[in-house]
Amino acid sequence: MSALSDVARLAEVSKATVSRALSGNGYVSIETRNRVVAAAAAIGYVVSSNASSLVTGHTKNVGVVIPFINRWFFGEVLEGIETALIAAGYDLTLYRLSADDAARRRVFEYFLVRKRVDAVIAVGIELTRTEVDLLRSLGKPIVGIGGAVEGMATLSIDDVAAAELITELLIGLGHTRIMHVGGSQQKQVDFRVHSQRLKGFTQAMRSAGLRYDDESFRPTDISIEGGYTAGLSILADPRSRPSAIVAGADEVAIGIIIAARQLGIQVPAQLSVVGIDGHDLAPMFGLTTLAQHPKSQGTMAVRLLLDELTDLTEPLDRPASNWNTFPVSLEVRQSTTAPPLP
Amino acid sequence: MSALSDVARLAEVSKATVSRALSGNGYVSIETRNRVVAAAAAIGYVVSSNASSLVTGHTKNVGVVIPFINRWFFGEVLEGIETALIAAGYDLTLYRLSADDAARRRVFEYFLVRKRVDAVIAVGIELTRTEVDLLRSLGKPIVGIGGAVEGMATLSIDDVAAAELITELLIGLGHTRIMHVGGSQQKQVDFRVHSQRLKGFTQAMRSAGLRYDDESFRPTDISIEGGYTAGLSILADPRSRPSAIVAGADEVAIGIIIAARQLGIQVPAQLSVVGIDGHDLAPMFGLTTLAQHPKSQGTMAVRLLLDELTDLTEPLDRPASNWNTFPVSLEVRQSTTAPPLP
DNA sequence: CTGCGGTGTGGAACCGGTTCCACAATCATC
DNA sequence: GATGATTGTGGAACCGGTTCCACACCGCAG
Repeated sequence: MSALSDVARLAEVSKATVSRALSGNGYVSIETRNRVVAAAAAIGYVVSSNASSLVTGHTKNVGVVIPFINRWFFGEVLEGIETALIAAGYDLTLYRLSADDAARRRVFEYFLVRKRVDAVIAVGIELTRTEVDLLRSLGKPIVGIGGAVEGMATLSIDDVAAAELITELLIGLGHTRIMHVGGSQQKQVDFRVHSQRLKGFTQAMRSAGLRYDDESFRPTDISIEGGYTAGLSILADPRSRPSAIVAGADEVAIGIIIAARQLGIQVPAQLSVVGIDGHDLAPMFGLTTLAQHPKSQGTMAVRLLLDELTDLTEPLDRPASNWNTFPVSLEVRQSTTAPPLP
Repeated sequence: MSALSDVARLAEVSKATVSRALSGNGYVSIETRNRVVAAAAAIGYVVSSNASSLVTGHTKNVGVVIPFINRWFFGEVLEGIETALIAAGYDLTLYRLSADDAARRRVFEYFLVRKRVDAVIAVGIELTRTEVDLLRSLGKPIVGIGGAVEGMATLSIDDVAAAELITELLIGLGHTRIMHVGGSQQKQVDFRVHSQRLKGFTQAMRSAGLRYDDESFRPTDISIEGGYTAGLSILADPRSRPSAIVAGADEVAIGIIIAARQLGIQVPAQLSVVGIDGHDLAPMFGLTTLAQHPKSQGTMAVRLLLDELTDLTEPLDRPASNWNTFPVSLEVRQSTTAPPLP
């Protein structure tokens, strides 16, 4: 409704002075400023961010591309990002990216390009070289969480090490027949993370000289249902049953525990289960897990981005491909113990 | 980078013609249009939505305020909204609204007002009269999902009827000692829904002439953990144990089932449990529930909003406070049966 | 042949701010 | 007292589109 010129008229100053008074850039005497502020308040004036963006070139808005919303890790990250952005006075525009290629291109070539966002946070998505180049050519900083690609700053835990560590915990307890139930290695949006975890698992097994074959890995959906279904099928036959399972994510681990309980298999007496992530439900299920902290990953991503946005004096010719590894913490609970005697 | 005037120069026409050719408003000969489109493609031109919004007054952007992200119902709704908005060429700006009053005011008085959003969807939030008026005075349509207030269009299931129905199912099976474990009645962002469900429960109990007292309702967090904790405490004492529980949400019901299993209480032989929502995990736990379809509620909200946005010839003087009740479906599974013989 | 409605196009104003530049006043410095 | 730096303010250009208006051309009815 009310525009800057209305404020100017009311305060009896020029538009330029109003702009300076309200934005805090440039010289304005204290009395003038007060008069302007009062006038603005009187008519309920709020800057039009459109008009402002048009001339300044930045929008105070960050685009977030994310493949899932209703999955624990992603929801947590999103929450962390949202909180941090709002606190910094930024808006968050959300784009859920499915595996659908057409939709994905649309987001990149239509939505993200229209000078609407200052920067992009990509969560759990492996961006293509082209996508990154497109964004960079527009001068938009990108930071990734989880999946990544060279040419952009990335935050994530070291998934290989995480899986390795949690597997070693089982090995250390004396387990030898260990299975990995994790994310499908098919091309998926969040493919990378789970192939890394699989890699960590196999490395640990190989280092310990334990048998590892096709049967040792079972792909599944990353969800409680996925783990449950896989669990039922794996645990059905007592002879082929492993003594321990490394789940690719806590949801999967929880599903497996539920399946085990249902089949009357004691956890951990007959079956040890470990997960990765530090899911909210882990304590409730007594799940031993390697916890990460997705919320603070979100916060940190925002901080990185804002730094880059304000440091934009030197126009992003910097290394740019720095990989920040996030800390994890081992949370040992009641789902792990030494293997049953044969 | 490239602006409309660049396209104009390349295609050897005026800016006005480029605008018409690309937006499809006004007369442009087919040859000219082709030339313009080709020129635009050649230099990778994309309209600046800022500039465009500045003059047209609308932004093709919808603000969504929502209290939780990582809770099933809210995540689903958000997904539905996102999909529908993107499909319609709209952006979605996300504001998570905590109970924190200051933050809430900030969102309303600062973020939502800056001519950045064309409309607002409020999910599970009881907006105050002031908030609604503020938005309406700016000519921004609002639609609510779940919590609502007069003066705005709202979508939700009939929570009273839902709770009543599912309670009656238990009563019909012969249960008489029924408890309700549900959302706290303290002032919370999504308070309304759960007070409605409690009301439906009490109504059903009263209608059936069953005893209902303070002990019959147990407030809890709406989460699996919340249900689990409440479940452990309720089910601990065999003498005071109810024969059936109506959970205020499926998460809670699932938590209760897990608690029951852990205590060695057979569901449904010794304890029937029902929920409301139709959570993804309900089938896995054999949970009998009254299912709603949050994703399509999101979609529907978007449709309503877009209708209002395009019909804006008559500037929203219409009834405006229409309450659309959403369909639910009863999904009977294995968590319910007749009460055990005394 | 004149007049009129439908097409097609360009010029220019405008949306609502920000910022460069010019100018004035004040104050400290030499 | 002249010089120059600091502070305060207004005018005007500009960001990148959209749209009103004027004008030209066309075909067709009277």
